[in-house]
Amino acid sequence: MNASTPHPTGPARSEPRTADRILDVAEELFAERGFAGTAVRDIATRAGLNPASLYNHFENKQALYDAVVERGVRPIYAILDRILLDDGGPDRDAIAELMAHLSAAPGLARLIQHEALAGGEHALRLAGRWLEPMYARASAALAKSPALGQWEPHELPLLLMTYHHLIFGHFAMAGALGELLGVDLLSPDAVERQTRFVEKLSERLLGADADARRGDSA
Amino acid sequence: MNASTPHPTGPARSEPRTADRILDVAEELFAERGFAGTAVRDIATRAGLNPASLYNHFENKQALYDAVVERGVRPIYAILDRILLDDGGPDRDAIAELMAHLSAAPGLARLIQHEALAGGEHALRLAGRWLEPMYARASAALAKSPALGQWEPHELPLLLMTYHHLIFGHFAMAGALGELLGVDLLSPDAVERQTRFVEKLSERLLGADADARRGDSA
Amino acid sequence: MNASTPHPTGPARSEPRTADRILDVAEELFAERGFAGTAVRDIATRAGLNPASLYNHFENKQALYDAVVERGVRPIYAILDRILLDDGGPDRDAIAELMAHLSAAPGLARLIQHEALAGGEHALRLAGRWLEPMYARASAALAKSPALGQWEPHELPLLLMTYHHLIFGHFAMAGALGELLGVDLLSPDAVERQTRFVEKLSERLLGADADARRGDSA
Amino acid sequence: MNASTPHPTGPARSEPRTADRILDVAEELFAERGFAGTAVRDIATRAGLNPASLYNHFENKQALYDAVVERGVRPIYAILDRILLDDGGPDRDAIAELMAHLSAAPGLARLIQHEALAGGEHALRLAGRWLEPMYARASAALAKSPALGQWEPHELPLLLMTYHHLIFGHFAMAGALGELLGVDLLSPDAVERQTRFVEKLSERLLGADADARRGDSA
DNA sequence: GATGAATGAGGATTCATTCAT
DNA sequence: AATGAATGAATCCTCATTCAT
Repeated sequence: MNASTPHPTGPARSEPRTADRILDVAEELFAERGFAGTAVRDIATRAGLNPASLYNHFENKQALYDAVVERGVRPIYAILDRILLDDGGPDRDAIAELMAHLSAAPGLARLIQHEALAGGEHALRLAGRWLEPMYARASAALAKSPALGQWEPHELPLLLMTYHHLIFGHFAMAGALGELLGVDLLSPDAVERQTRFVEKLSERLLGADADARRGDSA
Repeated sequence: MNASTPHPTGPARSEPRTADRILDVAEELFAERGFAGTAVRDIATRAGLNPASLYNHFENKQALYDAVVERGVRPIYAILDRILLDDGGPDRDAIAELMAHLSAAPGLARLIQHEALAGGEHALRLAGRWLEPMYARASAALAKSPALGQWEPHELPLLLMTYHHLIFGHFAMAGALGELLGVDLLSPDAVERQTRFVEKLSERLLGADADARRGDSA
Repeated sequence: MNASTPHPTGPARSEPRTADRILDVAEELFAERGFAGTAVRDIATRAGLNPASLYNHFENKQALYDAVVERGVRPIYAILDRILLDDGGPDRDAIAELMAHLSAAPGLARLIQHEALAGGEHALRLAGRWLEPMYARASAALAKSPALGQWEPHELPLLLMTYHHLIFGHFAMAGALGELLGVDLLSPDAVERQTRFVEKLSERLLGADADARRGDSA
Repeated sequence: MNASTPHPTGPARSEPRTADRILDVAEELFAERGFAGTAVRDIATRAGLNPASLYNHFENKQALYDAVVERGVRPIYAILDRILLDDGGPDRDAIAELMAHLSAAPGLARLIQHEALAGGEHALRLAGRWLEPMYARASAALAKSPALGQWEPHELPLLLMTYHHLIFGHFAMAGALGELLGVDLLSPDAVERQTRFVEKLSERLLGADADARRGDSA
């Protein structure tokens, strides 16, 4: 998917940009089949390479996987960082921007969910490595919300996770759930709708007048 | 050979019930490592068996996996069915009951998320096989909500998915996110909190007075 | 095939005659797939048994195989023995009788050819065990032929082998060659033809006037 | 991955030519033990390879087997083709040439007999694949024989099969029958004898004066 | 950078066989 | 005599990786 534009920016001319091609294919396959379910050989073949050649670009399968996640996760950090710089800026833009990014990198959300899903010490370490910076930033951004007072401290993690689930979950499961519901959840329209939905929900959770309603529910 | 009916009749005595032991172990490992990442040998060994013996109870790895999911998913259908029988009964109980079930079957939510995450035609078919009955029931249950009028038709799938994400996502990612947030998300306390959180959110989305607030947000 | 008449002689009544059923199935499968290619489980299943039960009747796979060959080969010995008792009796009947027997025991010829085909010490010993008595008798029968004088001593083995090839080969390869030639080589008609053909050839090799022609060809 | 063209161009140098070495060993073992009875591991080991390496040259066991048969069968086609080009040329040379070829390729005849022996749909298809071209050619060659008139049409297949049995059968069973008869049937002497024997028999079946004798025997 | 060939480790599964029931 | 369950050994094959070219 992403692979059709192997040299989006920069002066790189006719160079094959093999590494990027590999990353594109790997993102797609890792997202679809998970780490264990993806064969290095398949990645190489789809990238038009001999498996051995792949090792000229990445030290091993794990390093390739890391590179894929890293490449996909970095822009997310950037987005969240930008929110933090705005003073009291509107979350709304952040959500939309994040969803736009995930919409453009179809495998990324799946990859992250795969990571978060995996247990075991090894996986936990990996999850911490990429999710931690994300959560730190998201947590800081959330802390700036004016209407946060209505939530008790122990509810804050749950709020954070809610965003995680609704945003990453949407894209990660777009394939299966979309077919189930008869909708193409990755279409611009559907993404737009989900964006507005999350924003609406966000308002009801953190919005100004939400404050007034506090206490009824507990 | 055939293992789908390992103990056709007779009430389970005190026997070890090898097939069930295998299912337990398999649920745990599949949940943790996914289908591809789980070695049949590991399942067998942890169940105290020679790998070959496992094939006396299940035809192959895939059949074992299916049996695990099937076993875990059936009670969920039952819970949702019970809601449908209540006339206008409170969803609140349904959510609590569902979360209690998932809390007791530690691997199940992860398994389902693995399923939903996987792409490819094969996986989609499997996802449809188990998620479809769940969504059909959930959809019917949702349709009985009195305050549904405030949502447009195309938003209903998003509502459904929201529940999916918040409920299954919570348990599925409890390991990784819990460590990240410094909370044991599977502790009774945490489950209780998440239950109340989802209920609260449910109220704000579908609750009576939520109706009155409609229009402000759009 | 042979299994349709499980109690040909003797007072055995409604007894299942399991051992015979096993032998019938085994003959069929061993003939079709050879020793190594045949799974004990398949034999048992086709005989309506659990593989374990088979071991109540035969000590192991090899013993079963031996029993199959033994059962099939014994009548052949008998036929050849009968020829030896006749003084100067016509080979013609022997050939016809032998071919009739093989025609009725469809797997036997294949089995014997499998045996003869297999190399290795193990197989050679087996081949010797069953083929040797056959060849001893056939050799003795051949020695009684009046027109044998036209063949030199070292050609006698070749004559023997010729009969072997033409008789056993015919039935053993009836499947493949028959399909190739568009003929059902096992049909009564075809067997009749091959019988006459072998007899004709036999005449030209051993017949009375063949004697007169000796010398031209050498 | 693809191994059907392991050395597309270039004249074979002094390289060990792994693929050929594998083919040699495989021919030997398949001939001796049949397809099912031969372990890939044994082939690899005898060829001085790790079993996994074998898969760099042949896609799987069946493909290797096919390659072995193909390699051995091609020259036979060539021999038969050459006969067809000669106008009325002497079969005698054909028989001698064929027997010389089989004498040099020790496993080939056994392999072909294994093929012809195997039943089942799968095997029949394979048998057709290799035997059919052979029989087509042999049939055409036979049709050129001047003294064919003495045989009725339905006897022609039997004539063909006679050659098959006497030629391939001889080499295929040289091991077992040779030991039985106390002769080394593969020795140059023995092959020479069998060649002359088949030629003599061929004369008596198709020779000029055989024509004169027609009628007596029917 | 690319590749064909090689490999040790491990993958799922089948096999013949045993044994308690 | 029959069977379900168990097992060690062996099956074919795939995997990630290396290395000489």
